[in-house]
Amino acid sequence: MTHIYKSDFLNILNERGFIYQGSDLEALDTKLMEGRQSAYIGFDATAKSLHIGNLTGIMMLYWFQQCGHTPITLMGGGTSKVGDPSFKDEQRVLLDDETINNNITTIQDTCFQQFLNYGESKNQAIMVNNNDWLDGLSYLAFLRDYGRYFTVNRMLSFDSVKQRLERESPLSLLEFNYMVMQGYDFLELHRRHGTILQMGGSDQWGNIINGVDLAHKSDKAKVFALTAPLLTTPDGKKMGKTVGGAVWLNSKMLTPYDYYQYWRNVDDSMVGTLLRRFTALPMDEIKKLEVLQGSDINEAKKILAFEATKMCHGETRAQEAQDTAQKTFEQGSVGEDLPSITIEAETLSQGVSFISLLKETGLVTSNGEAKRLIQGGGARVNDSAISALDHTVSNEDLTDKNYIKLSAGKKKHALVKIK
RNA sequence: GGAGGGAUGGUCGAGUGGUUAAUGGCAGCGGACUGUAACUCCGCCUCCUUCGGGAUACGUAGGUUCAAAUCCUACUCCCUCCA
Repeated sequence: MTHIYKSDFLNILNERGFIYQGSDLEALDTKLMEGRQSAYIGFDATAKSLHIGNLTGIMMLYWFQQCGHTPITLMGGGTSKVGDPSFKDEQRVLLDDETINNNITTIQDTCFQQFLNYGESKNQAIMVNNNDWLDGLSYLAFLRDYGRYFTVNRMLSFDSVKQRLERESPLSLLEFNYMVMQGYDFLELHRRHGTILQMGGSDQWGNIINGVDLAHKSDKAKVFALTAPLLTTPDGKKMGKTVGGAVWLNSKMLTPYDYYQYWRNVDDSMVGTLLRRFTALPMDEIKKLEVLQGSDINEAKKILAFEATKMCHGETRAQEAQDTAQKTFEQGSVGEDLPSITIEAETLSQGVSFISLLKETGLVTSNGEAKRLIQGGGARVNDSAISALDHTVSNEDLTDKNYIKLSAGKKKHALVKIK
């Protein structure tokens, strides 16, 4: 490990590429050496699951806990009622309390638990919901006590706001208050848990700094900000999009196999960065992997996919995903982990329309799409291309293992099994 | 409150009475190439269909017309300027 810092935490973050910007890193470094500290990151509560866009933050908390400190996951139950205006063109749809609370529970169970220990350790992770303190705030008292510490001049100078103004995209007062709320969160956590650090993506810098300033002005407290570089693909796109949309961490929304495949298919140039960021592999191993060139990079990608899936879904599921991928893509056989449907033997013996099977397996979503797929030459039964729109699948297509393999393109496969 | 401008398919953005299911870019999907990568090239890109067609679609609701995304009226939302 390179030792630029005194604390393990900052050293790990540094060599793994998590440090973009920090407020007074030296003082933070010193503080971390004084004993157990707590740090937090805020998460959105507007969906049922987090996605890999949130993974950077989760990993930062992961390492924080690994270094013996206390990570706090703050769910934006209150701020979800407002909506983060940062870099958004349009106002978000507002959600009701019930939906938000549901989301929070689901997210904790299916996303955070994998990475953080909320159990009985000394530095167990803490889950908080900022609705607990934001909801009861009195407008007048809040303005008087904390509003005085925020100048509009300064708030207008933040990039997130500036962009919105320059584009002449309306920014409501409600949204404008987001950064005030987020700043107040930090103060509140400092008071409740002695939290000294807020982390986040580099786009959160302004919001975080507001909290740092507020804690200082209001409580004379010294707290810190630390942001990580945002991940983008080489052509500048945001990471995390896949066939069906976002790459969710919840296995009910995206199977471990698909999760594995996402990592398996990342751009070559990202492999090193992703290994550092999203696996817990030792650095010397990563350094060996990231120098691989050409098709050897595939080996690194497999390890990346396996390790990343292991972090999120556990070793067993990761192994299953890897086996399936290997069988499907390398051995030309079939892995059990592929999505599958079952149909009655009798139905199959009478013959089933290929198009309707494609729809049932979820490989396509409409008849039209199925037809286009067939006409484009991308539809296959047991790996042989089908060109007839009215093709029928029957018993004769059953392989010796009693299933039929359907494919849409080279990467999407599904199995039809007999009930 | 007044004056003007705008709302088009996932997105950006053309189109101002008639082969317009709507040019083009981006995103997405399929194919070729490859390494389950990138680049490049080609095709596709509303839904249903007994493959003859049919049904929806250009903010919402009406109207004019043989015919409207395109004209008229009302409404909704947004932007700019004035008060």
